[in-house]
Amino acid sequence: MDYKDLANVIYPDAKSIEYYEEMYKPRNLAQGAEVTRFAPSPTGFVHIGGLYQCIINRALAKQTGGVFYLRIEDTDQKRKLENGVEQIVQALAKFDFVPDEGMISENEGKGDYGPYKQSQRREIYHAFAKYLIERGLAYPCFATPEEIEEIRKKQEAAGLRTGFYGVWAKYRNLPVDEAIERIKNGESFVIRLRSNGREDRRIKVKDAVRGHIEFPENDQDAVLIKADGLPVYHFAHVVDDHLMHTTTVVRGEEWISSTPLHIELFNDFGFKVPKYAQVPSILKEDDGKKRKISKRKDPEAAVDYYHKEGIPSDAVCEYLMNIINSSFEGWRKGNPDKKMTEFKMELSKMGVSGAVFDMVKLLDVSKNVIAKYNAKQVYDFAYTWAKEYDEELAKMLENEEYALKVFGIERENSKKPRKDLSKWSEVKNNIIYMYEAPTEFDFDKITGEDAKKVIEEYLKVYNFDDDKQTWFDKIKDVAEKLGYAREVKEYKQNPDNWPGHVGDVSTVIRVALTGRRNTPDMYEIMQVLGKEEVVNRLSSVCK
RNA sequence: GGCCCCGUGGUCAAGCGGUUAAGACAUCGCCCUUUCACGGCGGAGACAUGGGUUCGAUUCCCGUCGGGGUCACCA
Repeated sequence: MDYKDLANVIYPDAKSIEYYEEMYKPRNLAQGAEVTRFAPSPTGFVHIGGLYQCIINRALAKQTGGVFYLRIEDTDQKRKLENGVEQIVQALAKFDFVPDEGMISENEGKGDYGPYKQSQRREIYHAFAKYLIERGLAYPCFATPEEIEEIRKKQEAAGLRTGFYGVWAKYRNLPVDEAIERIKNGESFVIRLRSNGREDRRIKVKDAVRGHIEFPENDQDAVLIKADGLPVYHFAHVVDDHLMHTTTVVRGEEWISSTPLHIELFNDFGFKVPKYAQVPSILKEDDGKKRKISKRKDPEAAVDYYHKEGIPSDAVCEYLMNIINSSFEGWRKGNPDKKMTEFKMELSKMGVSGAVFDMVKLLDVSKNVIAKYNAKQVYDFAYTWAKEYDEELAKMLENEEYALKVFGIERENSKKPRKDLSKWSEVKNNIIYMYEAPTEFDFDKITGEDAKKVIEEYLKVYNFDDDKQTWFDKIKDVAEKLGYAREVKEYKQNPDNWPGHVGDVSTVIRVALTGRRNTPDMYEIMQVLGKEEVVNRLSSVCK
């Protein structure tokens, strides 16, 4: 009885790995084309850090004419959520991420390297595990949780490293005959790596973000296949990324410490080790300290949060790109109209220490993104958002023709568009006075009867058809007639000569019209409101 | 605790042996403007720390401190 017999007892029906090598031939891509992937668990939740990785993945693939695919890592039943894949696909789609290949819905995959759901790749993993067992590079381990606990305790008491390695790897040298017998008796077991690594030897790992990192070799007999027959992450990573021909593995920095294991596995199979880009996490400032942004504590950890808040997807992605390569900011300034995907991202220019997520900066980016939209785009985005999250706003926006005029104020005919909107959830408050006449008035400097007098006088001269210059001259006339300074400048030179100036007069009209002291250009507002509405609003103040 | 990563203004960050140590956001002031949002100009604000190496260290080396990750039949 030898390893081959053992392998056959464990996986009698497994195919040879050559079978799969034949089936998943190298991709027919140009030199230098990168194959990348996003590989979440089907929890239905996309973390902001996941989006961040997607941006990197997609940039890499796009820039090189490669492929970006979506693989689902569902080898842990506890992490599964009903419809989890679907939700991830949808969440990504909202950010304009449609992978070239991989899962496209809960159960559908697209591409020649599937299945793209790990739970459906069981026999593939078994074939590869069998290969290792045959060669004595892996073995069945029958340790019970109690046994493992006991080993750990002994190690701790002796001040040693914990884990299954060297002499502590209890079933590593179990005679093949005995192992076979135990298996035939139906004993539960896992498959462990028979590590040839040595802790006193060093291994150099190349990381595209950090450069070279040195570790002791892996000497742990890590679990490869769990008792339920499904692989553990480390094993699935090696098998899948090899078979799917991933060229660069973009993953979180929490994986750095397990790369020696992964490299050992790739070497055991004789496979080429992919490039690793282990990227820093996104942090959150909490109580003066920085910590990883957390799914449980921080709503902004979920990518859906931004959608709900009405922050444009483009803005979120651009903000994230700023963190990935800070040179993006300068590029964007020089190329305001290009698509973000035209920017050449470089892994080597990426920061290595995690960035604190800055909502204020995001909103600034967003403000600039929205400023580039025309009225129709703003309308479409706002309306779409409103239909999902703000019924009242949605109702307001039903009349598209009018809404377009409202959003066109200081935008459509202006080469310096307004920048007073950073998310769709601000729209309602931003334009409400264009839909409802104000009921409260705070005129600031000129009040009471004086204010009424201003309105009365203005009403006498107001003409909807005036051009802007004439329109403003008339306000100046009113100011002068009522004893206010015609020009702000002359008022400022001798403030004691007048009770106020044309700006104060304008404020009265503005407040009467909108209920606010701060608004966009008043001439445009009045043009959009229309003659009748303007007169109505103004005269109602005089009553 | 072992192993590993990281440490430039409040935040994101350029820098890669010699710089007045960029820029963006935030902040403050001024200007522009009938108000605001913009825009323009300017101010304040940083190389964690101690040793080396060097003619010279933010930059290279070591220690210290601080932060983070990882040590699962979770990913």
